Amino acid sequence: MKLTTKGRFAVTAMIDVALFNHEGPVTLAEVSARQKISLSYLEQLFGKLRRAGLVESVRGPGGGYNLAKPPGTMSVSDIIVAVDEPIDTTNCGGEKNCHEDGICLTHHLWSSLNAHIFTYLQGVSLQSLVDDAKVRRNPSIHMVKDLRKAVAPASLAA
Amino acid sequence: MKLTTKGRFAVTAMIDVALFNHEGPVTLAEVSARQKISLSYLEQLFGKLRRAGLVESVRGPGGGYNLAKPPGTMSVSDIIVAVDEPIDTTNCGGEKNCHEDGICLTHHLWSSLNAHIFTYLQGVSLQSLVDDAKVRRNPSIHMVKDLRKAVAPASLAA
DNA sequence: TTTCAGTTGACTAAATTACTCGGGTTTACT
DNA sequence: AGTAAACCCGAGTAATTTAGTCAACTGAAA
Repeated sequence: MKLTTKGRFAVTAMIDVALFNHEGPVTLAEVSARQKISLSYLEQLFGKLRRAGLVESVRGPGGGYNLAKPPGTMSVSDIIVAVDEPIDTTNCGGEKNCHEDGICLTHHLWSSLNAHIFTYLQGVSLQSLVDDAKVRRNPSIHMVKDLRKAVAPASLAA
Repeated sequence: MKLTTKGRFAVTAMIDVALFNHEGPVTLAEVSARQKISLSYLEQLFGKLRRAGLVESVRGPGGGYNLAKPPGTMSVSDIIVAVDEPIDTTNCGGEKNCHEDGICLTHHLWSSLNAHIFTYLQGVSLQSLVDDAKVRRNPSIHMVKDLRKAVAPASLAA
């Protein structure tokens, strides 16, 4: 699980699509304008998101992207995994031969942390982020405190 | 909280010092040889660790580094913060003006994740890593499963 | 007074990230 | 048919960050 701005852009863009996907597909040009992300970069990201099965594309005029499944069934970890090819923080590539006598001193620590981060992001659904964004547009609704919400089993299988 | 190999090297080196600090200071040359980390790089890292109050230096022949306090009172987060100047994952530098209309869509998510990671690493003491390393040298002792151990209040104040 | 070992800061090389660019292809509309 | 909207794709590049080097210095011990 790598955490870069690429993953952050992808999550932001997915929220945008979810927010504006009520009728018809959302074009990248719109997302680009609203979220201030370069169009070419978005194309790159959405290519990966599509191949990962998170969005569906509609080509030609009037086309754009739709969410491929309900936002309640997609987690942040799904999105990040889709765009950021995985890196493992354990410094030894999952191999256990990272140090001459057995595994390196910190192997357990980093793989444990990795799992921890992944689990956390897996517990945050796209839906919960969308809800949060809507609340902020309409501050009369009270603030959501904890982002973690139930995620449908489908995304946990990923 | 940035997570790079620099922080990982620092944690590894600190474990090494803790392991060999029973009698007299540990030289960087030893650490370098045992952990296969370049001496010059270690010098850089230990400069920061010293300034952060995690180790003490003894100059001259027979010198080296000692832990500045008991390993049970130092957490992994202390070490990483000392060497990796903090970066925040929120993409807007803590400012809340990251997007034209209020704060960016994912601000809450990343700051929440940040806190989560930090808390986790704060709960892992250097002592627990040292114990883990000793166990691995003597496999007759049964494996430690969960790295999280109690950390003395001192490090929580940091 | 030599030598060991830490101290410092500037510098460089390698790797990664964050993009851009230029050309495709598909489809709707006229 | 022709045009234009939109996605599609891979190569290339600029910027940043990371990882590591180098050289000169300071203090302490033998």
